[in-house]
Amino acid sequence: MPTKKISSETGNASLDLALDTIKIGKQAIVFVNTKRSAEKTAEDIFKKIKTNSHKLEELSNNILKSISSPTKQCHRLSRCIKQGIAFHHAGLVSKQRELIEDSFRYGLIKIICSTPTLAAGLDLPAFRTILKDLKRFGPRGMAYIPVLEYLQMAGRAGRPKYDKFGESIIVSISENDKKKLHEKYILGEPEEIHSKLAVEPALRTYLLSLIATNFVNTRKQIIDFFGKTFWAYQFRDMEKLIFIIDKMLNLLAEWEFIIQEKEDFASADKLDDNKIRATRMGKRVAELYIDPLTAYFFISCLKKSKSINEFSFLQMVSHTLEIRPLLRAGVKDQDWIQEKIAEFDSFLLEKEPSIYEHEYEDYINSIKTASMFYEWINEKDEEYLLENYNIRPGEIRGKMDIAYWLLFASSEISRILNLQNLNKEIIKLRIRLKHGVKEELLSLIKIKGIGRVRARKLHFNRVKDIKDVKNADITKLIQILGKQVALSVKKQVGQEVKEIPKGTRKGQVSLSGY
DNA sequence: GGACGGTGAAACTTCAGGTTGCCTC
DNA sequence: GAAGTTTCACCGTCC
Repeated sequence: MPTKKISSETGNASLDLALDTIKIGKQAIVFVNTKRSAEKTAEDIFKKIKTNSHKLEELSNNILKSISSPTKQCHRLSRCIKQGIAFHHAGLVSKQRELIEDSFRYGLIKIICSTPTLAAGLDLPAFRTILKDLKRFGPRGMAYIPVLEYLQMAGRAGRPKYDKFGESIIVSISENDKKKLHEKYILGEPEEIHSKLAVEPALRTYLLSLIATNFVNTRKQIIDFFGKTFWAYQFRDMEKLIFIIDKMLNLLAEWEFIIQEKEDFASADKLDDNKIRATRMGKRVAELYIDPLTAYFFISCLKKSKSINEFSFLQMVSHTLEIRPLLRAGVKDQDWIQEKIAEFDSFLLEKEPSIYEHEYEDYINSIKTASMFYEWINEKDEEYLLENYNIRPGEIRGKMDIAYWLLFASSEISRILNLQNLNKEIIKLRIRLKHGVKEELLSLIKIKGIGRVRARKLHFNRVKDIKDVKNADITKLIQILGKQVALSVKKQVGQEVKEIPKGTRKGQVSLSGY
C-alpha cells in the first residue's frame, strides 16, 4: 500500500493532518466523538495559525450576532472562526450552523471539527476527512461506532467539482489499534439495516394512524398490510408478529383510541373481519402524530389535575419518549431537585415514584428538564442555562421545539376532554415557552420584531402593553428599540410615523439597573 | 499556632444526533 | 476509556 509522510509539527496526528491540509490549500473535516472534543480540537488548531481576513472577521461577528445573548460557547466559536477554523455540533443554533456550512462551501473556513452532525444528510464535501475517534460512549461504555457510520463520515471526503479524489484518514494510537481499525472499518462489512417498525412506539403509532385514516379496518387487513412490510420480511416469524400486533391492538382499545366492533365470536374468520375504527380521540391522536402511549399519559394526567401551574405541564411533557434524551441529573443535582419536587408537590400531575422503582431516575430527570424550561419561561438567558444545566443554545432550541409541539398536542387533548380551563393555561404556556418570557410580556410579544429581549426593555421602560405602545412617544420608542424597529412597531399598532422629531438621540436605552 | 496559598495526586464526572408531528399570521 | 474538573491531603511560608 502506498504511504505518505506528513511533517509532524505538534506531536498530535490530528492537528498535524489538519495543518497539512491548510498548507496544501485544501479543506478538511475532523470528526470527533464529543462536543467538548470538537471545541477543544478546533481551538488547538486555531492557536497554530495566524491569518488576517476581513471576511473572517465579519463572519466571526455574525456568529456572535446569531443569538441575543451570546454564551461562552459562542465566543469560543467566534474566536476560532477568525482564523478560519470552526467547530460544529448540535449545541450550535441553526443560524450558526448555516453560517459555518456556507462559508465552508465558499472555502472561507478551512477546517471544521465536528461531531457526527455533519456525517449524514448534509452535502458538505471536503478534500480530507480526519477521523479522530471511532469509539463512542454508549449504554455499555465505550464502543466502536458501526461501520455504516464510519462510511458516512468517510464519504464526506472528495469534492466532485474540485478534486479527482479525496482522502479519509483514521487516526490510530498504536500499531495494535491500527490493525484493529483496518480490519473492522476498511476491510469489514457494514451492518444489516433494521426496520424501524420493530420498536413498539413506532408500531403503535403507525397502527393507529392506519386505522384512523381508514386505510385498514379489520384485523385481517392489518395483518395483511404488515405482512408486506420490510419489518415482516426481516422478522420472518409471522406468528410472533401477529402476537405483537394483537398486543398493540388491545392496548389501543384499552386506551380508548380504537373500538373493535365485536359482533360474533363464533368463528375465528369472523373475528378477523370485525370492523375496527378509531374513536374521536384516537383520530386526533393519530393526526397529532404522537406516540399513543404519550397521549394516554397526557389524558390521565389532565383528567386528575386539581391545582395546576406552569410546572405541572412542563413536567408532564418532560416525561415522554418524544422529548428524550432528558437532561441528566447528576449527584450534585439531587438536593435541589428534591427541593423542587417539594416546592411544586401539589402541582405535579405525576407523583414521585419510590426511589427503588425502575422509573425513579427518569422521573428525577424529567424534573430537571422541566426546571430548565421553567427557568427559560422566567427569562433566564442561554448563558445561565449553559452554566446551570449544561445545555447549549442549539439543544435548548431543539428541546423547546419538541415541548412546544407536545404542548400543542396536550392542549388539543384537553379540548376534546372538555377541560377548557386547562386548555387556556396550556395555550398561554406555549407562547411563553416559544418566546421565553414571563406572563407580563405576553401582549408585547405579539408585535412582530419584538422578542424576549426587546419586550423586556419596553416593559422596563414602562411600556407594558399595546395601549402603552400606542401612547408612547416615538422619540422614547426609538431610544428603546432603535429607529427601524420603533417605526415598524408604531406602524403595527396603526400609527404610521411620517416625521421623526428632531433632536432624537442616537443609540438605545440600555437595561442597566434592571 | 493558625491562616493561607500552592501543588500534585486521587476521586469523580461526563460523554452523538436525528426523523416526523401541529398551527398560523 | 479518556479528558477535564473537583477535592483533598500535604507542605511551606508568613504574621
